Amino acid sequence: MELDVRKFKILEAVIRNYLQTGEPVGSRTISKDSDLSLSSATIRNEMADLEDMGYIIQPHTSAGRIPTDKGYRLYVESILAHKEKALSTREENIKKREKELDAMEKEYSSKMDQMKDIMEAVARSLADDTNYATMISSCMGKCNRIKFVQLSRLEEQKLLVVIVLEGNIIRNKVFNITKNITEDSIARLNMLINTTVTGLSVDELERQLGVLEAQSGSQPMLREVLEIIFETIRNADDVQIVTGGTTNIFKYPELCAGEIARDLITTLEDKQGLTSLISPGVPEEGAIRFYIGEETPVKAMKDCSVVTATYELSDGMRGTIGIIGPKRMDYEMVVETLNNIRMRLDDLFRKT
Amino acid sequence: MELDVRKFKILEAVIRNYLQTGEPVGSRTISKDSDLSLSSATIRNEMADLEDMGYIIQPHTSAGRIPTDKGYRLYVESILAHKEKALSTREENIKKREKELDAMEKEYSSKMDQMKDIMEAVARSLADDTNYATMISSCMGKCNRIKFVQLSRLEEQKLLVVIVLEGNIIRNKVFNITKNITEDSIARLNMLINTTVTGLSVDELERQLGVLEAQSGSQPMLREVLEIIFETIRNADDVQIVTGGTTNIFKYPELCAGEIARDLITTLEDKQGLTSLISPGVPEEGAIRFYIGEETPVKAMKDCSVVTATYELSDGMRGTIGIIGPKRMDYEMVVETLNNIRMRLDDLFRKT
DNA sequence: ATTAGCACTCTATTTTATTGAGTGCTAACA
DNA sequence: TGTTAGCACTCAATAAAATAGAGTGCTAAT
Repeated sequence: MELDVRKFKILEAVIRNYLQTGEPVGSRTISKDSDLSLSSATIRNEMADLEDMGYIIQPHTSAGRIPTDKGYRLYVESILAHKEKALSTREENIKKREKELDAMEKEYSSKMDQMKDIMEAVARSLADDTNYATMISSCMGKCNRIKFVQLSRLEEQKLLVVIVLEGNIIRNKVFNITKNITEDSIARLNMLINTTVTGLSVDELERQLGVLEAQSGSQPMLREVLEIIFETIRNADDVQIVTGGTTNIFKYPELCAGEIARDLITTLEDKQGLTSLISPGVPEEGAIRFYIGEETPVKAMKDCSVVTATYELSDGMRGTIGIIGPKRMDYEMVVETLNNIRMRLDDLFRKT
Repeated sequence: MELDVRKFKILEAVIRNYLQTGEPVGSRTISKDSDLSLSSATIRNEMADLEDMGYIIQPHTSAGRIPTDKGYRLYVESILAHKEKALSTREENIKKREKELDAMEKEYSSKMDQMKDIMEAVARSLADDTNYATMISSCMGKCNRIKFVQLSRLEEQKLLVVIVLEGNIIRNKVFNITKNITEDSIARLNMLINTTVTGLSVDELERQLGVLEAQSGSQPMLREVLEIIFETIRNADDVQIVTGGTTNIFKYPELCAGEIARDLITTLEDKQGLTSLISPGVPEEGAIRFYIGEETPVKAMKDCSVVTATYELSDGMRGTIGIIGPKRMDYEMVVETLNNIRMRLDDLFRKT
């Protein structure tokens, strides 16, 4: 059978109506609400065809139709196709977002040491805007470079190591020393470290570790400090995931039924199961991905749609930002919001 | 009417039974399960009395009895009274916890810069152990003292300020400068700052701010740096609250009914509404508090019990750790666990 | 003071009836 | 040939009625 223009229009009408109401859509509704001026009987015939083709389905005989995953996908792809034209229709929306991000930027710079806090703030604000649950993965990529290291004495037996990575990610660590060490030694250590490790990535550092140790016979502390730096970078490279607005799930009755909400929220709180959503293969720039229903790699989300976008820092470091909502989510709005925030995030991280 | 020993024993039996089953307890059950060897009829008479006294209640005529808030409170207080005797009955439990905390300690020292991470780890582990939801407030007390400040150049136009507070709480901040500054000036600034602000609290710093500024005519940067330090301390003083195991709520059917779970989890995710649970007045050392049902200051928890304990750092800084569960929570276990973790937390923070 | 026995109450569960939205199909129509 | 009106049919959702059983309160006997 052929999916002609009229059929597509009807499908579109069904989906749009269902997005709003969440209730199965009947032929009469379409007949009245759409601008096709066709009787309900005709719509009925067409809908039967659409059902045969697998785009819509009846929850039971004598109910209206609801979109299938396949139907949603067609719809989503048509949106994406039409997107270029109407790219910035919602000016006021964008302005609003810019304001928010400006505010966020301020806060960001005021506690730059807490990368996680920023992620949480973004996740939260995004959730508030969209009314869906959100997740953000921290930037990963095993190519963090060391920018600066500072060693200071904190107490008689304690040293503080401050390590700054490319992108101004800062880590601290307090570290106990057994034998006494003079201020002078500390200064020399500082010098030595900064001349040798600055600009190195983990890989490079790992490779050079042997060499460095060999030439450090006179500096007994060096080995331990390097060990710490090493571990720190590895830690910074760990992918962290934060979530926001998980309780927005409760706003959608179809997700509250049975165990669904419970499983979803548990999964979101757990964060473990979300890794499959981030970095799925292709690093295509600016790619927005849709997982509709059963398409999702996370089984707790089989009744949801998930939309993810990638934000990118210099050097191939990238993170994922995702929105989790009911299948009948407002895809247009989500795509727009996501595009928007992604661009702004790129700026935010790159410029500092 | 008099609450004699027998009545109390029956009340205790009812409560214990209800804690386990969550179902109303009938007279026959008590008659069989308790060691009182009384017929169900006798128990019935006594239970009617207990109901008159307000310790138990029937959900409806012809149902068993369930404890009222008043009943729970009596029970909880009797537990507390008997606690001293049997303080460390559950050796194996304590040992397990010590192991866990040792592991945590390791992690703790490995990313000491992320106070929040530790809190989250503790909250989570506590939730896993108890099967209830947990919350921890960070340590507060407007008496953080500055221990050490380090200023370093990061880029041509960027300085890094590292501030270490009493208790080795570390904050970083990157800060843009407009005019160039020589390495020499930075070194002098470092010296000046460390000699003047070390050991000061916010209050003291605030008082001395004017004086310092007056004598800093020659150091144009000083003012900005001090401003940053100031703000940083204020920020560190902010009470943070983290929660863990919020989804444990789902394990108790009586909390899943209707909107209860929804409201609870929303409140826990929000963290805003939890402030009323922390630091409620009396700073009595080691106090464990019970909020049973309607007693709670958080309205979303009116169907829960909340147990809180205080952990203490040097200098009157203290935080709260709380457990949120159904009214029929295992109070004995919670008290024990809480006592245990509180002591260990005191150590954990004090020693570093 | 304790207990056995019985009538009574009230929830929870199952069963049955009722309603109404929406379909599929047929026959008439342009 | 495509469109439409009309009608019988299906099925979920709601309401109403019937049933079962757990547990009580009270009375009378021990």
